[in-house]
Amino acid sequence: MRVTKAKVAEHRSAILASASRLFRERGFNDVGVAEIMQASGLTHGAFYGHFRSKADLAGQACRQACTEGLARWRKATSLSAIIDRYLSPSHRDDPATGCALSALAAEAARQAPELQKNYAEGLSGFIEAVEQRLDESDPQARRRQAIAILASMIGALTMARGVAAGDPELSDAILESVRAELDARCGA
Amino acid sequence: MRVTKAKVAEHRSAILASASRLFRERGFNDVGVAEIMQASGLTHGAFYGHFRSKADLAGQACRQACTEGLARWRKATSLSAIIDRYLSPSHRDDPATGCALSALAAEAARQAPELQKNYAEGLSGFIEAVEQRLDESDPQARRRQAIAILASMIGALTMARGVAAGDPELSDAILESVRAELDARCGA
DNA sequence: TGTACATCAGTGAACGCGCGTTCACTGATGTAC
DNA sequence: TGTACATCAGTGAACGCGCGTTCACTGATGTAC
Repeated sequence: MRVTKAKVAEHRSAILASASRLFRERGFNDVGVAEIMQASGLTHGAFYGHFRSKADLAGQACRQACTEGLARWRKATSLSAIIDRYLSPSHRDDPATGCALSALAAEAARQAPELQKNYAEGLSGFIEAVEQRLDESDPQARRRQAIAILASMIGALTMARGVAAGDPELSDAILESVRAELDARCGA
Repeated sequence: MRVTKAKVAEHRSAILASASRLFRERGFNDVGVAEIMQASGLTHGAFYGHFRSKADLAGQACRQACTEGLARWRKATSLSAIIDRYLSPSHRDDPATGCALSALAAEAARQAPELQKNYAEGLSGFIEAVEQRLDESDPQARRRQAIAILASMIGALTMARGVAAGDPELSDAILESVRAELDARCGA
């Protein structure tokens, strides 16, 4: 049954939002087209009216998740506020609405070129967002610092999530250690 | 056709080695039992004589990959030698024989409890290996530093691999930046 | 503004395919004499 | 040491299942008059 042009746009957004959430939560491989469509209130057959393929959707979902996350970073009051939230247990325990960079990194390396480009652009954006909050005046050193801070954050979150089920205490210790270490390094 | 007891043990090792390599290279989901068996010189039917299930194999392959990597770390001459190798382009480009912690982190969070326990134990081992090479005398501070260093390494490798195809220059810059930053922090 | 019809978003059955797993069978190994 | 037979590791066909994708159909929307 045909549907309003406005509804079509709504449906497309809903699919992108569901995909962005589900992919971050369980990865590209473990989430099917049918599940994404069901989560969007549609049936699987309608999918190919909105996207060329699952890989096409994955590419766009990656881009959207990065853009969304970046917008939240830009609204934050300080770098240490960003870091504290990033390395919190609640972020660790809720990948679905969290940072796409760490949730999708490993899989991104094996996806279609379009997604890889979007992932790289997303990462560049996050690096710039950190850079803009650093005091360092030398541009090269500032970029180096920004990359190093982001690496610590992503590494800590990745490790903390990896051991969350197998060793919860270690998982908490990882978040706290890196948070302490970064706070000391970045000041404020 | 029946086979020597020694051959049985050889086959089991071959399966574990192939699995450990293939899982690191492409993840648990994208590698099938049949492919692992073929890489081991056997047919898929023989698999269930060696392992209870694919999940069982994954758990043991994870443990083995961690143990192997840890052995190499223990043989290294210094922490900075470990770091330099970890953050080298060749390690980035060859996940199959590289660190299991970063290759499997994201997926480990969604695997069976047995694998998660093995992953957590592996990570603990790596933390201890770093700890033993630090000067810091206070045990709490030493552990915190070791975790922070490992987080930087894993985060950098994860990011570098994620953007390797989409932005090779950025990928190199990530490795170099974090290497420089860690060398400065750890000294020689 | 009201009517008649072409358009097309969504539905749900169906497709081919590859997956993890099972099983009857084969034939070399290991053992009992 | 040599023979006869039970054991069992490996083979390859077969299984049920869920996946991504296609397609004939439906019926509300949007448009031409």
